[in-house]
Amino acid sequence: MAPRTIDDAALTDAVAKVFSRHGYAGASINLLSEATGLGRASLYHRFPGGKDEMVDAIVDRAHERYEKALAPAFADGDPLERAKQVAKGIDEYYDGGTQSCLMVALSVSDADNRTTAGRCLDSWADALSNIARDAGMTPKQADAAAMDVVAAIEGGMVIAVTSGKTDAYKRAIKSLPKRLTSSG
Amino acid sequence: MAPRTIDDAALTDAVAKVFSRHGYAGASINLLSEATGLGRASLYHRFPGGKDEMVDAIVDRAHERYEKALAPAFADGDPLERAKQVAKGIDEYYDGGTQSCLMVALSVSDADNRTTAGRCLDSWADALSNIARDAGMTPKQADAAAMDVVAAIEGGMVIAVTSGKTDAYKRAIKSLPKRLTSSG
DNA sequence: GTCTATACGACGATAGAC
DNA sequence: GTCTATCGTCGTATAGAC
Repeated sequence: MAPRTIDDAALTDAVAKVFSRHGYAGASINLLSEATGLGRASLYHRFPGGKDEMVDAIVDRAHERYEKALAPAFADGDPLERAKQVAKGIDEYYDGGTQSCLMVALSVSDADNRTTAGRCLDSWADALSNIARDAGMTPKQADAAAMDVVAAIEGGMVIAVTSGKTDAYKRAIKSLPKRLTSSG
Repeated sequence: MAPRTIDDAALTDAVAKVFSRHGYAGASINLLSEATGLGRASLYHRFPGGKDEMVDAIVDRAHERYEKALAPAFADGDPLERAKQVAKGIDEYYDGGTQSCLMVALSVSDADNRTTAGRCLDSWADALSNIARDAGMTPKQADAAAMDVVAAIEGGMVIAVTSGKTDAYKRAIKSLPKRLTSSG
């Protein structure tokens, strides 16, 4: 009857923002209701499984976007150019470091959510490592460089969220191509 | 009458561990009671202000430890040597990256806790920047290098908590002296 | 599909006995 | 100083009207 006042994508994004900022425990149904414009009961209609199902939907959507942003990592062509494309995609996904990171938020939660975040960060690092290997690094070097880049970006976002300074995040994004393509 | 079953320092540390792992909202009085071995009411006797006062005590103690670990940054002597001492102190504080970071946990919370964490990370970066300036960097370079080091360590801990891999954290600690003392 | 109303448990916090 | 018992609130989740 009543028209769907907010489509699935926008709903999931709005929910994701609340979880990212307040964490799993801090994301109360009231907050989610305010953020989405939906009544509490309507939220349960869209996510019958409650908060757990919301997290599943959020993570699925995040994974989808990660894959899109990281696609150049598995393409052919110049590693440096692919790294630049990936950096651009990641920066767009994180909106210039102004958003809280969902993975960080899930890391401050129970074991299930932590391992979920771990898998996301792992697949992210895997993609970056692929570029680094194509650039001539040994698998070991590539994995290390990729993980360090992920850490720099995640840490940059922690700083951005707490102090408002996005410098570290921006430098992490900007230095990504060089760090993945130059050994040492 | 009844002897104090847990002293202030141990109590604050136990409480800090719960807040670090579960975040502010996730740190329920029940969890804190289990972790400390104190009844719920006893917790309120020790922290009459409830969870807010616990966070204050935790942050105070963290600040105290930070200052101790960062003291070499403001001492005299060879910058590289001081950087190594600081790296050792930070690594000991974070127990080799096996612990969740309180600052990350506070970053996934309300505005007050976020800014508190921001101030801690800022003063940390300030101390590291002092070493970098002594090593010959311009203030701007030094601030950037220091903030990047903080980001690398914080990000390394996020990865460690989510995936169990402490490599990135360990590399961040190990590379700290070099990153603060060599321009580039 | 969204709403109002409500059940019910968990949570933060307090009172008072020991 | 710690405990048991309890209050009020807020949380998640559901039922039923529209």
